Amino acid sequence: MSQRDPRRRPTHPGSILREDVLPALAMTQIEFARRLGVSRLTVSDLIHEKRALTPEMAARLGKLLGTSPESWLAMQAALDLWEINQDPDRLGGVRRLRA
Amino acid sequence: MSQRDPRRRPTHPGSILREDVLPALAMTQIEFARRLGVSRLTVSDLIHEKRALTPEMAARLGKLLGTSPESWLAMQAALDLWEINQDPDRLGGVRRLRA
DNA sequence: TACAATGTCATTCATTAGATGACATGAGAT
DNA sequence: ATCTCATGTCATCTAATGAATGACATTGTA
Repeated sequence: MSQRDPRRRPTHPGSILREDVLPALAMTQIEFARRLGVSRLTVSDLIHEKRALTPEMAARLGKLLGTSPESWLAMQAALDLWEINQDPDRLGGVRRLRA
Repeated sequence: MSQRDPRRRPTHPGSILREDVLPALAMTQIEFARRLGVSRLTVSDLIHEKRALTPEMAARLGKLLGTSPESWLAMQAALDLWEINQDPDRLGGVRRLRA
């Protein structure tokens, strides 16, 4: 099984929207946003990876597209964790408890 | 396979800390907080389920306990999604696209 | 050319994790 | 009984951030 390279930045969920979902739908961002019940800026920021995909957006996408909200959130979570681990100082001196 | 009852509120990750982790460690909240590098209020709020478990906390818990941060975040995600679906108005009129 | 979609920016608002400080309570140890 | 420490809780403050709205420039297409 090929695991992911932990040094590679996980794909932002917005990348999927940009590269797969929107093209497949052949739908404008404006229309997409309308169907999702959010502003077009929200969609635009997402597909340009300027925002995190929130649980609420995951739920909206799930409803609209029939996809699992969990998978969207899992992508976001992977990215969040990667970002955190990029900065070693961030977790300060948290050290593993001895078993 | 017994799937979870979608009507049952998913367990808050803080519940695991309260019922399993902290008792097993036999450690005070204060000490636990110190090791995590957060304030004791952060720990207290978490185990009383008054706060969401953030990606950063998941990373801290993962480092300290040697557990997977993803599993902590998955618990939180399940709870977030459940909360959202409790209120039907929340997602407004998002309707499934015809396939 | 005219219009629609898009990228982008500024502003504003609401929510929320987190820190700090304070105070009351309760359980143990002396 | 008293002292001490852990804990629950509350108030206040801050920083971050998702989201909305409005405006404007650009681009591509009918």
